[in-house]
Amino acid sequence: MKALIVDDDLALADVLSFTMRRAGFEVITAHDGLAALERWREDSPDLIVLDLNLPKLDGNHVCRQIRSESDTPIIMLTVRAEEDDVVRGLEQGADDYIVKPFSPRQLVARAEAVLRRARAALPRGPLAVGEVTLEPGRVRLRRNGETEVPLTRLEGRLLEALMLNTPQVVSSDSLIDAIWGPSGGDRSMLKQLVYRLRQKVEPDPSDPTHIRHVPGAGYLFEA
Amino acid sequence: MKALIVDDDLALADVLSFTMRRAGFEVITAHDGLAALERWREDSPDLIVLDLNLPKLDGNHVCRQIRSESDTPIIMLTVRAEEDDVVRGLEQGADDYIVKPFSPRQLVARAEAVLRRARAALPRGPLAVGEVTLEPGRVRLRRNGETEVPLTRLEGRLLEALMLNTPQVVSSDSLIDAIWGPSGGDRSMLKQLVYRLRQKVEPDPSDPTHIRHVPGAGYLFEA
DNA sequence: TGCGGTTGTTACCGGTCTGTGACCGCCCTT
DNA sequence: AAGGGCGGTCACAGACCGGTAACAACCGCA
Repeated sequence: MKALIVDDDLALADVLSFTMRRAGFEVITAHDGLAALERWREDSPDLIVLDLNLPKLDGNHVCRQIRSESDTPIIMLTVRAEEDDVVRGLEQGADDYIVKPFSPRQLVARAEAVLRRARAALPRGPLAVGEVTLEPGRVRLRRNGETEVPLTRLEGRLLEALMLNTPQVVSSDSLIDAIWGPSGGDRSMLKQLVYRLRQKVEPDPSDPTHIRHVPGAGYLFEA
Repeated sequence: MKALIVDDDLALADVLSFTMRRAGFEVITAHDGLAALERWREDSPDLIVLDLNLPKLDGNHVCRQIRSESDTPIIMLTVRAEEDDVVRGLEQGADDYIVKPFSPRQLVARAEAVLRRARAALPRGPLAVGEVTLEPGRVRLRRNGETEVPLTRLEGRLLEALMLNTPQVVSSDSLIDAIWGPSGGDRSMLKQLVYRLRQKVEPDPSDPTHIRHVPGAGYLFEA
């Protein structure tokens, strides 16, 4: 399990590294935002501990950037307990946050919790079923010729959830959970999202062949 | 849907009960840890709302105990936003937590989300008995040749309830509970539903062989 | 600040599902 | 033999659901 620790306070970064290594993690460090992105791209860690205040590139920005390309779990570190920071952090896709000062035990506990949650989530990588190939952020469609369509974050999650279970029916509830997380979405949101995804993926959106509805059960993906 | 509410603050417990009843739950309450475990064992609720601070037996302890024996969804209530509490709670297997004070709407929303997750987690694979195979949203019938008939939500639940208990008789009341939930259906609705299901599943609906009626007892499914 | 893209909300339409009431016939009791 | 309870059958209307669409809210970015 590889963890990337990003903090410009060298002393603190050392403490964190030590703590995480003791907990069995392999640790990489970075001390500014740009380096963080670089390390992330090169070493593809399983978990990122990210300070909010960073030179060169702000923690929020780093978080957004990473989140736009992957779901690597991120734990934010913040000095202030300002509600606003926390809320914004979580909105940007951080999986958890810790307010300084904090105990090593707490960091480890959170790291493990976040990883547990992430593991429950879905494996990554290109996912091909029939003429449809899902890659992070877009689909490739092979019918006569080859098209590439960009997908939004939610559309991607929906398609992934469906393709991973093909050709089984996935219940609306499971889908809602997979896309918006617990206490997140509702049926009308799902309905709308399905509609939008079909517009992009179906040869004839008004007569869907890939994303089929099974009354009383849910949706399924078919080649 | 039965909810167990555990809080030693009687006034708050009342408010919670009222809220949950309004949302359609049947509510049981307990005011200390020991009583909570007892109520849980006897009434087997579908959901538990558990305060952290309890007399006699601490909320954490109750949570661990329950988790070691079952997967009943648990929502923790905590006064402080203390991170430690939350982390420990989740580590012990709570499914969600709410920090007091909170709005009734929020409690209901989380309760429903947690239940949805629990329901989605159940393995709902194909269920085969004799020449009849039940899949999400449809039945497959193997008599000379193979037919596939779509089922509605309620029809599916009825058939599932019957097939899961084959070849035992299931009482009308249990069926009503399984299909409409408590405080849901009545006999005439069940009667009607049986009729509709037979139309789809029986070779000769006017002389049922699979879905049989046992006077004074209920229905049973036979191959 | 305004822009474009993404997401949530609401409304509407058409089809299906389902609750309801009515009627029939059977069986059991009286 | 009459009557009542129960299950089976049927028709119907309102509820519900999914697909479609337009709009509002929001966010990151220029």
